[in-house]
Amino acid sequence: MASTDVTIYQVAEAAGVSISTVSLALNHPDRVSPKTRDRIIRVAGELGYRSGATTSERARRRSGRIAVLAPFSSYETYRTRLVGILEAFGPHNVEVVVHDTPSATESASPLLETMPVRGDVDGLLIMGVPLGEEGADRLHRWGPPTVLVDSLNAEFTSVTFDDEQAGYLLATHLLGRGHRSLAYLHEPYRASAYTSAGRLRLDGMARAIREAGGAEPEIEDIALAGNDVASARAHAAEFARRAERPTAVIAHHDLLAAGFLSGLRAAGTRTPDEVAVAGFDDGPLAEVLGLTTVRQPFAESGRRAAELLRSLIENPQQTPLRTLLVPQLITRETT
Amino acid sequence: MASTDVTIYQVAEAAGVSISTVSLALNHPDRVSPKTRDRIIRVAGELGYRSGATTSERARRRSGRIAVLAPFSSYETYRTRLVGILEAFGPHNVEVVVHDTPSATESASPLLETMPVRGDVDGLLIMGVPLGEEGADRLHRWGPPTVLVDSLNAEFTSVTFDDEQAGYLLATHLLGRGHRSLAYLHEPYRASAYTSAGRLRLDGMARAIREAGGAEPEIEDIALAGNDVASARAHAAEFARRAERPTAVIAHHDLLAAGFLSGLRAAGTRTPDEVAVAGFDDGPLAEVLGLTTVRQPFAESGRRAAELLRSLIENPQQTPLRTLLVPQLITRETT
DNA sequence: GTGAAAGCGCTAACAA
DNA sequence: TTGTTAGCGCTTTCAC
Repeated sequence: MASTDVTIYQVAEAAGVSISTVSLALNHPDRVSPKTRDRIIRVAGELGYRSGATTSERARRRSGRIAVLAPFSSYETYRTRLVGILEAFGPHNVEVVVHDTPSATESASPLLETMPVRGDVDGLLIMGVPLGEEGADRLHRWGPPTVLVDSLNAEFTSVTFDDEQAGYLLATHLLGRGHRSLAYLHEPYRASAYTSAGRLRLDGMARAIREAGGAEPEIEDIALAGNDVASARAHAAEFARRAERPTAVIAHHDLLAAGFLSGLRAAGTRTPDEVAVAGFDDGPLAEVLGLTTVRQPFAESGRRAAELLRSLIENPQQTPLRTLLVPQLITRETT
Repeated sequence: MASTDVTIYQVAEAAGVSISTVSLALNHPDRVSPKTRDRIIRVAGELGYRSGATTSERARRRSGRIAVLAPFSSYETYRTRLVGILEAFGPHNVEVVVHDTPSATESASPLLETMPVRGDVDGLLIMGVPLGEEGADRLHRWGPPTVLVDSLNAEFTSVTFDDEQAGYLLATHLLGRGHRSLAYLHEPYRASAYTSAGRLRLDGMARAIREAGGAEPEIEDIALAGNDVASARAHAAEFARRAERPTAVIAHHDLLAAGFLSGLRAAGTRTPDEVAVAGFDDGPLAEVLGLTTVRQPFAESGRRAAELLRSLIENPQQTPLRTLLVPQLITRETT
């Protein structure tokens, strides 16, 4: 049962005017005499009238609503970005509808072919989900203005993080500390597809090694059993027992770094003396643990994307724009 | 510009049928011959038709949409609960609209008097925001089915956490460890109002002390300068220097406990030997730090609330129901 | 300044 | 099985 029980008809009747006057009083207050308007407003208040936007949207040709698609359940970071989005749209009286998606690593094919998003939104924000060829096409032809976060497509405006540079920064830092063999720790890739961020970071690290005059870039790739603290900790125990091992471990995000760190500690391996550990994100976890990491401006990326979308909604004809967020190295005690 | 440019009229024309057949094919596929249906679906696809729910809602008398109100930007826990909500509603094809609210401690008066929520939702989920007298009244009279999370009201179905019992459990544990003087560490209360959870926990702790035959319940109340790691850490430094001090510190949530912990460590004060530290929530932070804490089933509380709301939407006449989530003590190394 | 009336796109009786 | 048609609640011309 939609809760819009009170209609303008009822308000009109109670106020002794016609429905159009009520509508006018509500939408174009200046076109109604102050006296009538005040009476209508008062009556509407008493009756508990609340514009069932549902219907108004039709005439207005705008829903005042955007949809956000992201793997919210899989990654906390997308929830953090959501905050930035809410901050950007809230004040403008735009509703934000959230849709959870399976994460890219969990879903086999470039998904989004079948979007569960209703048509009645003014804009779309797609985060952390690669756009398939066909999906991009459909979206481009029939979709509302759309902004991509964490994925790229020539047809769409996007906000991404400079992962290559982030990897470069971190590796450069570690090389400077004398490390020569690195490892990259990450969640399991279920789909062969999309590993973009990790790939780019590895590229950046390789670049750092080359620039440092290192011979063959030597970066061990470690896929964990799961994307959580426990998996990282478990692997650390194993890692600690190895005779030969990298001297620095870079985790795909702070949580994994934290788990690895605690696993090392449990095994009696010292940080950073024996093994250096770094992460990505710079959340509270990193701050508390003294973890060297690369800061990602999550809330800001959300806000930025939201603002781009707002502008795109105002003027849908804009050419696609790519925004690249600059990484910031945060050096602490673990490296 | 709403993106619903293609109407069923166009689809109908292109498919050579009437609009009602299109509507039927889309909503009650079984009532249309497979052949016609397939053709319609295909044409609709080609044209890029997407049901502008906007209009359908009217006839259906349901919007297929609920709104969630919570201090998302202030507390991560509400974002976590959102995941549970999405899980509960997603499969049922219900849109979830999120609204950020100032947190209860930041807003002077019991807010919610002026809800920014549109009328066209089938249900409302209000988390972490106390319902003012008047607000409850309005909501009850004119609002959609509503479920409260983390706050109570006789008129509404609610899901809350048993904070009193949580405090009791934690204090009992600490008393058992020989502690006699406790401190409760929390964010600053900006508003004199709503401190409910903290108050209840203190009550529970006091009960534990009384039951243990302790004389006067002795719990020091510490209000930090901010609700973050840095504030907790800063206070820990001060705390470490005190001549007389409680031997156990209970933080309002893990983040504060973590900050306090790291502050103590920096000051050379050992845990748990000199000072025991415990938190609330049991997020990854607690797991990594080995923090004793009380687990709060966040995602589940969201899911539970969502399910109650679903049922309430189906049958709005149900009498209000109170669900109390049971706390679970997680004992680790910091106590 | 206000009212009458024509849609907005769609669903659901009801007819055919 | 399919088409016709009366609304759903509201906005917006266009008269008055």
